[in-house]
Amino acid sequence: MDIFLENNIDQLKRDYPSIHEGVMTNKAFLYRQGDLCGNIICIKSGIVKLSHLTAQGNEIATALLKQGDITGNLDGLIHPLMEESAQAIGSVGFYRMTHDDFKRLLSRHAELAWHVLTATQARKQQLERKLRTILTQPVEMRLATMLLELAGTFGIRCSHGYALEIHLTQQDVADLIGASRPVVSTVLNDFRSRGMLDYTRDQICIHDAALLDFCSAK
Amino acid sequence: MDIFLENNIDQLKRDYPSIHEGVMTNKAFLYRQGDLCGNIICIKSGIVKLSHLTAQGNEIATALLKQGDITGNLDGLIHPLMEESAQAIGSVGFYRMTHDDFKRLLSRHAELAWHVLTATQARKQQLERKLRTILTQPVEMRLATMLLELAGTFGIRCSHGYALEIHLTQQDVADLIGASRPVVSTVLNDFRSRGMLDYTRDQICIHDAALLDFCSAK
DNA sequence: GATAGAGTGTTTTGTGGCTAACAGACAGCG
DNA sequence: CGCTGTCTGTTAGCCACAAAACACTCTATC
Repeated sequence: MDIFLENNIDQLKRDYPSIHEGVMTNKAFLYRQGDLCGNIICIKSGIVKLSHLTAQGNEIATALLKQGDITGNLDGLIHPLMEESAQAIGSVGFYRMTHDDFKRLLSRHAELAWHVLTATQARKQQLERKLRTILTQPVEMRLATMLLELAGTFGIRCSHGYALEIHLTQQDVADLIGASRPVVSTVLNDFRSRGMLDYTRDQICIHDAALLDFCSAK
Repeated sequence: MDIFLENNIDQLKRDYPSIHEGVMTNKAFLYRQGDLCGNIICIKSGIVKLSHLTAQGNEIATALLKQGDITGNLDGLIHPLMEESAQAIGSVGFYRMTHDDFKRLLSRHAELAWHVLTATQARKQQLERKLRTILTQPVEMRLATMLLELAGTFGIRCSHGYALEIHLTQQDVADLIGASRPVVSTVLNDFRSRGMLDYTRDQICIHDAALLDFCSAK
């Protein structure tokens, strides 16, 4: 998706005047929960956190988006209020366009439309898997799974395994797996003492082999 | 979607030879978890339960599909193994076609493709809401919410409120909200004694106003 | 109309993980 | 260099809920 935009951006900007490129700095919001947002956003670079704040004050992280992912309001004017916030983690480059232009764009590019459909479908399946692990697995296992997933998506090979190039606090991780921060803290320490990973205040390094062993052992 | 198929079925069958119509009886499986399934299925009538069986033997109901909903394998040959089972509740009529024909169909009908996309998106958002309630709400509240949702989708107006025209066992309901059967049983009794609903072995009747009050009160 | 099977109602017991609360560690800033 | 705010580590108490187990009530079927 991002590649398609990138390769044809000049032409597209002429045909779909609402297309804009933009940049957000760390922690800035692309949109907030409750906002009236009529735009579709495609991420060009960086990482975006989608999260929802409940009435009781709990934050739930829905997903971490990366290059090529799409978010924003697909429903047009039917449900214009966003149910979640999109916040930049680090610096983020993105494309933005109105819902209407997006619809027109897809109607003229069937391949692109299909690609968007399968991407949405993939996100849906990922959500289903998440739901399952939350309902059936204890926090320990959920954390291990999530870390492996993160390693796959955002990890870069380092001496011991994968280093994550996102800065996530323990609270962020807890929100991602639907657990409380204290529990994440203790489990993380436990994993560290078992040599399954290592971390400092601003980096997590995952020993993927050991973590995989742990997952399949249980 | 189903309407589109219905109105053009003769022509479509000529253009996309894999299209078939079929009927399933109660409890029959459209496909099973682990099956290799290369088809897209669109429901013509009736209700289909999507559910996943975990390694520990817990069943989790992902969704209840109704007329016009689509399921099956969108990913083609990349992930051909189904992650969930689709089981008919009552009698179900459906259309079936290969993944490839479906892709070709959408590429030629942009409006249809858009419609499928928004439907998928809607299902995703519904999943997200479900995730949230599971993480933040106690079983009691989840049950109330689910019943209201069911009333909206499958209810038919009756003397007291909405009668559900699906036969769901307590186990089914428990699977839908990610709870254990005994708890559902007691909560259901509790609701009944408070006059928020009534039910027999094979029917649930929802007093929607009372249930709504309960939800917003807490 | 006896018997099996599926579904329901209820209790008991055990525990995972949340809440709250606090103390240490580190970073940034005036 | 101390102060403030953010992040981490740990503990204690508590409770919603799962698991297991059993009796009871329908329905179906032969």
